[in-house]
Amino acid sequence: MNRIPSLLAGQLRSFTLHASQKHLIMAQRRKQFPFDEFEPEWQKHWDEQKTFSVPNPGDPGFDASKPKYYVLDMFPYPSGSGLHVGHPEGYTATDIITRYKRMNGFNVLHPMGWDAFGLPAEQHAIKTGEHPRINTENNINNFRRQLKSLGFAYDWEREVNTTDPGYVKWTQWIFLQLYNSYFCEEENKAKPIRELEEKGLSREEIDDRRLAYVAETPVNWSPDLGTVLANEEVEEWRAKGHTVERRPLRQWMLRITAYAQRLIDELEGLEWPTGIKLLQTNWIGRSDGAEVAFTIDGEKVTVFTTRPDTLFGATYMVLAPEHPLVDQITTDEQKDAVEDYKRTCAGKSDLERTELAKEKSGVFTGGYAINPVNDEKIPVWIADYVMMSYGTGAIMAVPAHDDRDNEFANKFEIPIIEVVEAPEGNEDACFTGNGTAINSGFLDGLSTPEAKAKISEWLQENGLGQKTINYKLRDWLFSRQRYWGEPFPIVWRDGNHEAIPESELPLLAPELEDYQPTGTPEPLLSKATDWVNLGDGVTRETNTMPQWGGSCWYYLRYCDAQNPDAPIGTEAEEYWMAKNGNPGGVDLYVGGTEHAVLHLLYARFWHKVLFDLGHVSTPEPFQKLVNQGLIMGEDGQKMSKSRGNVVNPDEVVDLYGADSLRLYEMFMGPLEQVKPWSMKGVEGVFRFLARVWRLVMDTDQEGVWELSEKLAEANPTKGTNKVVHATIRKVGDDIDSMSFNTAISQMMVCTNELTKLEQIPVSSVVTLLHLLNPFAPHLTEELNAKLAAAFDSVKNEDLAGQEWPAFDEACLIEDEIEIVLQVNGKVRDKMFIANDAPKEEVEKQAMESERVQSFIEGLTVRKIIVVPGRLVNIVAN
RNA sequence: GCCGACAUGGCGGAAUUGGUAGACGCAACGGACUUAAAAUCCGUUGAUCUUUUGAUCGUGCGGGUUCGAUUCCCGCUGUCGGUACCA
Repeated sequence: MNRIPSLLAGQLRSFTLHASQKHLIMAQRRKQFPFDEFEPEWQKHWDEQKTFSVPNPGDPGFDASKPKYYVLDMFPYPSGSGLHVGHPEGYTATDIITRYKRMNGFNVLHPMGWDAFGLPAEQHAIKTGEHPRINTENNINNFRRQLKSLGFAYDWEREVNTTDPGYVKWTQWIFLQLYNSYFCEEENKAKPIRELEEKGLSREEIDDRRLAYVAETPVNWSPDLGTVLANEEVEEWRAKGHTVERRPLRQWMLRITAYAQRLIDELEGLEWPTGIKLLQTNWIGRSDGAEVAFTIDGEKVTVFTTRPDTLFGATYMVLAPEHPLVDQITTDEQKDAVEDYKRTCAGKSDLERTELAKEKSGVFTGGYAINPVNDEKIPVWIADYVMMSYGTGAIMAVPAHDDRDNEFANKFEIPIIEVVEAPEGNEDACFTGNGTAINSGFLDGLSTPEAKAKISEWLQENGLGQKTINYKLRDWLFSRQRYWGEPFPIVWRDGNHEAIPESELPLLAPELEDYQPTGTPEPLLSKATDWVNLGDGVTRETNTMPQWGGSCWYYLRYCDAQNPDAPIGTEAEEYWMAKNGNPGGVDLYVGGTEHAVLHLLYARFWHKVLFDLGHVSTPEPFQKLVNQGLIMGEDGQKMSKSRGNVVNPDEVVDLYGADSLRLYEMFMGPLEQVKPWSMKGVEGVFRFLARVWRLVMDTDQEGVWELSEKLAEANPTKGTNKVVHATIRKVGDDIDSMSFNTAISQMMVCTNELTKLEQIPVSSVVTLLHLLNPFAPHLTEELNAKLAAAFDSVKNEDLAGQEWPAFDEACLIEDEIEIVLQVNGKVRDKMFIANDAPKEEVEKQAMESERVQSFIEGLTVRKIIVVPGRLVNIVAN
């Protein structure tokens, strides 16, 4: 028995509790307050009463007079290992906001769902031969149970599952919107493809402009995963040990590049962390430069450069090894070397090319190009540090002012000509910044920006080039060869693709006899020959969509989850996704940083297309974004099974209750910050909740809980009111700024004060319960119900439906305040003085302080600074 | 390499617009209650010096602005995250 404390500390850390030990601990916990009895009851109550269901406009019970607030969590992938403690971190934060906003008179939309397509379910199917739906559903049931055991205020009637036929239907429908649209450059928006048909464009011309199009491109193919991957995904799967290689394949692409500029510009009005905005901006990677035409054997070759001002310093040219001109310009003497080099490059993926980037490599083609500014003949090389997929696949190399060119020129002994003079004091071997043009003919003496402008003008006038903008962002590779994803609503007829009629949606994948990968890039669905072949040579598209498809628009579906006629009804969309003066529809979106680029960029892209086509009313999906920080293991390392430092939320709920888990995760530190788990910390907040419990409840001689005799329907004293009202103010402010940790510490202060009282005013306790309710809903509802049963002054109604307490400024004003007395900036004394004492009086009293006197003795007072209500600083020397 | 964030007691972390550094919690120590323990309650706890009153130092390091800097500016160091030949 007496080994309990060490047993607690030790066993909880490793999480291999024997049933008997757990029972022992449970017995101890129960003594403090019976969370295990009342928590499930309140969860059942909320479920049965549908406490947190919110009606849509037009539904019975909808209150149009209330403003809306849409709080969104990043929905989880329901993995087999269940909830991780990282999930409840963000989910508790949004839950607090939800409950708080409800109490402040908002209609709050706070839904949950499942991002349920995905590779693990398919791999399970490969192993067992069982349809992935079965495993997916089991996992979802487990996740739902876990979330409900934490008492989250979700509107479960709006639950969404991306694999439901009723959801797949609309994901496919949105794909068809993309398929049937093109990007109009003049109006900078998507428009229906019909317009192009009306203009009489040919089929090929139209297909070339669709937002969803087919292209034969080099893709990232993973043989062991049996699928291709988006550029953005490659790194992740490689890190997990899968091989990814480059090979050309016919694939569906989404024209996200058309939106590159809007995706940058329209970040502006969003309340997102600046880091995330920057990440997206960098990912899109706009760079402003110029295209310049060089000539090789009378043939024009265009290069892209951001530094046209250094044109006079170009001493060689580099083409990407895949550049179409390479064969043409290669001389006979160089042919073998060039062919050789091309072959080595072709075998490497983009990634390998960059990974092995330590040392520059390249081969001279034997050809020469003419520099248009000075008619100099410069050698043309091929090198893998130039990518065919960016810019024009050709560069002018200025080794004096570009690090890469510099390294290359040094290695191959190519001349280096300085054309920009660095500002004084700069000692860089290769100066890449802004300076003054030299050795540059008509540009000499100009600053870099001036030189850029002048040369651009000159190039334009002479028909040799123009200003150009390039983006790093590539079109989005949208097809996968998996089974467990949305099939494309597309058929092939005579080598052309066409959409299937909307009436045939959803198009569901047929059951397969086995889910083994084909071992080739041939998609898994091609095994279902009956399904694929529609007769008359018409066949179905056998690729499926990536997991991102479903997660790109789930926040819209929540608004109108059951709608059979549209992805989202107009009225529901206009209410929940309303502008309210902001570009984004969802008021608050909380989730991890891992989605900073991919999901958030893809979702913004889809949303913009839907906006352009008139299906949604805001240009942006998410107004405010908050990233919760990672929760590390107790050892400060990332939680992982192999390290054995994973904390299972179920265990914590078992031992300390849902409220303790919720409260602890919020008390750990600022939401956005990375922080380590501490089981002792959980015990700390657990003790706090026990103290709140004991404010209301006490045990009689038999150890049975009964209402505390200290409670009284008495008026709180001034001191009690002060702390209670200070707490009302701070908790409200802190929830608004999402500083949950400090809100909790203030409630701890308040509880400690109330605990000290001989007679505890019921009204003060009830106020505290209101404030604590969003954080610890079970305990507070339970205590409130007990108080309501005993005292007439306590409203017999769920706290969840009550109003947030208002604070009274008058309670916070004090007659006397403490003033700090400093001499030369050092605190020497403190004094109490009337709140409204005039400055002169404060100064006078400060000078009368004996301690102050002793420190200024023998010195001349130069200055006295009085900060009202805070301090007096006497400057003397 | 580049971009970003961060740096405060033994630990997690507080600190309005520059104004008492260390709130709240953990851990530790002491006390009350108890046959004993647990639980609970009360107290101490940044460092150094001092018998006490108290003094000096202290927010990664070095400088600056200021009556006053954890907060603002300049220059470093370290940690974490992202990204990588994008011309």
